[in-house]
Amino acid sequence: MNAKADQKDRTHSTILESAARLLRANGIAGARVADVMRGAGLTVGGFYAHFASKEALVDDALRLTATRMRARLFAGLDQKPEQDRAEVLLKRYLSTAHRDDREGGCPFPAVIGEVATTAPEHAEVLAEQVDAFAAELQAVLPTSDELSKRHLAIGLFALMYGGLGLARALRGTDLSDEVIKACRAFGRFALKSDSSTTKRTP
Amino acid sequence: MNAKADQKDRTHSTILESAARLLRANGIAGARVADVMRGAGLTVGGFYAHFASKEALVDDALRLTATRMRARLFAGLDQKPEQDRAEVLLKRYLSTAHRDDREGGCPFPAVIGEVATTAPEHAEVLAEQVDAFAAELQAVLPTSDELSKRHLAIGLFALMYGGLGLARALRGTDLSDEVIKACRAFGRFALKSDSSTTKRTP
DNA sequence: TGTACATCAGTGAACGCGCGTTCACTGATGTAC
DNA sequence: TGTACATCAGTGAACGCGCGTTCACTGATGTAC
Repeated sequence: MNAKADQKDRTHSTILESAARLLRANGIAGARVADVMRGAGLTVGGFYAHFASKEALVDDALRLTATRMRARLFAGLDQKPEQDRAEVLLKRYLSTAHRDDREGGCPFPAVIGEVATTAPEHAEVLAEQVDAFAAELQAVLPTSDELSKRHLAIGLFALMYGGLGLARALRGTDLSDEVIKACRAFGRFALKSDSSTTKRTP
Repeated sequence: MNAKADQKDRTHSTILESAARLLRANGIAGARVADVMRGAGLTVGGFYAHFASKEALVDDALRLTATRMRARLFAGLDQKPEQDRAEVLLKRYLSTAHRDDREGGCPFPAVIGEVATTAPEHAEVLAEQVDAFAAELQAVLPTSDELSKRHLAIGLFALMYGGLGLARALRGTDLSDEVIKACRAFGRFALKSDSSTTKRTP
């Protein structure tokens, strides 16, 4: 029974990895079950031995890629001087390489629009992952004021995913590169301002 | 021939308005031709007497709503003091009312993700409309430095559409309201920083 | 130990449904004489 | 002026296709004696 179960676990992972790739590249609707299975070297019919539904698959894939992305993005960051951290994040996230690697990049730009319009059933998982991202970001930012730190973290997240998503949508046009640069600069402005003023009540 | 042609023009507009509503509420794939026609009080079959394809309809609807949104958002802005303008924009755009009115609001959050993933055929129109938005924004911002003004405009756009889209995707969760507030604050940070670091004309 | 049976991961075809698009038709409006 | 014909916006059913899901089947692996 062991070899069989192990094999099944491995297949499950393969399917999930395939889904993670297609989800990030093509969004929720664009990650079709038949394509996911083909990407895993399997045929459609076997899918439901591994996942209860496409919805469950998308939830799992979103959790997986968001978690991995966080790990990669924040890796080694606490060893850098506090003032440089946000700058490093901006550079890591808002790059043309990241823009061009949809399949291997951040899942949020591919997913947020769809959750807002046609896939509200994933709002819960999305909230959980955005919250985790913001918390990690918050923990790593300078500034003593906790409220403005929270605002900075969430605002920075919106700017980053928004900028990357926009640059991806505009790929092929002149604006695309400019969006990357501009959003980086904008992020720097915001962070500079905060660390110089600090005390603020909205 | 006149009454007939006039009637057709009116019908054409009705269809376009219906499409504009559904496009903003449900995105490109979610704005189905049959639903658009039903929303206009008509049946599916008549659609192709008015538009060459769904693609053409989406392009027209996107142009229409983006243009209108710009007009509404920037209305009367040049009569306010330079320093307040960005603040006013942030308040107008990043509000819970705007979040909750998908059908009547900004089309960008509903569309950008899809253009990036599954609908690159609309990239051209999108670029044209984003450019128009950024240009208008740029013209209205303070600061003498043209490069940072351009960066501010584009960055602010990414923050605004990104924040609104995120708040919409998270509607129903605690994070949604927080995203609105945080992105407003973040925008203020960025604008304050810029106007303090660049040389002000005394 | 070998032999007979049970399990179950994965196959491939089919199902039901919804989408964009097409098309024969209709009836009201417009034109010609 | 009225009458016969032409036009064409809009109808409603059908077409082809792709999607998520189901299901009878197969063959390799595991269990019982």
